[in-house]
Amino acid sequence: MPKATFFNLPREKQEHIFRHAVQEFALHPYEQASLTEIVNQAGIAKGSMYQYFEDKKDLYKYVVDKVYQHKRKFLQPVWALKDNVDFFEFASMYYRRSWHYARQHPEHHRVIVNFWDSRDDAVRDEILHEKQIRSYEFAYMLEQGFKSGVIDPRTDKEAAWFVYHAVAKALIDNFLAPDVNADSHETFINAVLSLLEQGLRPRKE
Amino acid sequence: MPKATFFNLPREKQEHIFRHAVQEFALHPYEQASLTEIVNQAGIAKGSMYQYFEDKKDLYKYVVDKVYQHKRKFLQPVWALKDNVDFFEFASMYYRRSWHYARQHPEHHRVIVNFWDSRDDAVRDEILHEKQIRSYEFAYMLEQGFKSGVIDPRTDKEAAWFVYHAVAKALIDNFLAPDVNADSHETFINAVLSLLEQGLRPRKE
DNA sequence: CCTCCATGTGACCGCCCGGTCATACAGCTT
DNA sequence: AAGCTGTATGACCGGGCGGTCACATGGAGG
Repeated sequence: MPKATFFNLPREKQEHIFRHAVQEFALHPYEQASLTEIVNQAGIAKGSMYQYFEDKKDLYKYVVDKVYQHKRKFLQPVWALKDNVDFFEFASMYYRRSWHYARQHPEHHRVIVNFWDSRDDAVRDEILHEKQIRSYEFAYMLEQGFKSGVIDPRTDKEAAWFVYHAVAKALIDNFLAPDVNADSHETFINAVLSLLEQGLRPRKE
Repeated sequence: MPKATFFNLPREKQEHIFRHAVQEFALHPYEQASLTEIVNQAGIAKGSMYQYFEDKKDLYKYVVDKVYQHKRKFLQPVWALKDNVDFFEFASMYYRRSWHYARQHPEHHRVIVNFWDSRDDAVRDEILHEKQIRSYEFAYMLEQGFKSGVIDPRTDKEAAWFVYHAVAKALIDNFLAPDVNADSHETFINAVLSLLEQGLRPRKE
């Protein structure tokens, strides 16, 4: 947690520091991100940074936390509809909204992607925490799908979770790939989700 | 490419160096792997390393190349059957065999995983190259699936490629996770592939 | 005007990194 | 014995890193 000094700062200065930290953690994963670079870009002394935060990890956790709060808020409208739509509609809305987030806030998006790819031991604990949250969220939607009958009851739940998680991560990693065509990307997301819904094997109906 | 000096070395010494390089690149991604650590562990002078290789990247490329050759050889029996089995059987055999590779050669496996997660610009070119190879291989199998009718002709090919690639990466990343139960993992792999084959939505048949 | 305390500073520390180079050595040729 | 060639060595270099610390600054309270 940041020190009291940081929260005493004018909001403007807090945000100034936050913005430059986001820039660096968007560009590099935690281990390769440079504190020196952040303070240079932000135009403050390195010593000041250590008046605000315990150490590099403290700053990093603060940044990741804030970015995740921001993204959750952005996805709120989708969650609000969770009881009015079926599993497949929900998934489609969820990923399309995530895609809009990535487009509108590419640096925040990159911070999150870097966070998930991190190998640092201390950071991995936080990742497991986030993974569990996702897991609960997804398990809830999946349960609704089973109850309402839109999902085949014979489905292996663990496998379903695994596949959706894998595809979600790949979709999200791919959002800012240089060859992604912005206009048609929603169509692509829907094609991917439709494949998961229908399967590859032809249906007799 | 390694310098001539390296290939003049007795095979035993070449392999000694290779083994310790694999260890380090299995433990850390390229950027964080330490040449100093490799030479210390291998018990040779740092200067010697630069008699054998141009620089760190040269060594890394050599290691990744050799590891990939090794894995390809291991997967050869699966490829040999590619015209005798359908797409779904092939996928199942392919991933189960990859799983065996990861169990038998965990360090080689980790080198490959680290390679795919690398962010270094120069390394990314090599990744794109490997990605294309995979892409061609997979496209071939997919085409066979379409021709023989086991895959729904309405399937979006790009989406199919994307999903299989995503799931493959997640499976492979997961092979050495601490909570993977070795005995039942083949069952799990099949459950995942079956989900891709059948889809989540119930079938009327 | 002086004190006090929160805030701000940047030179500096020890560490590790990839990479270099002058030098030594061993074996073969003459 | 001398010369040559390919191999081996580790002290050393410049640079970047996270983190520290003695000191400067400036506004509030007496």
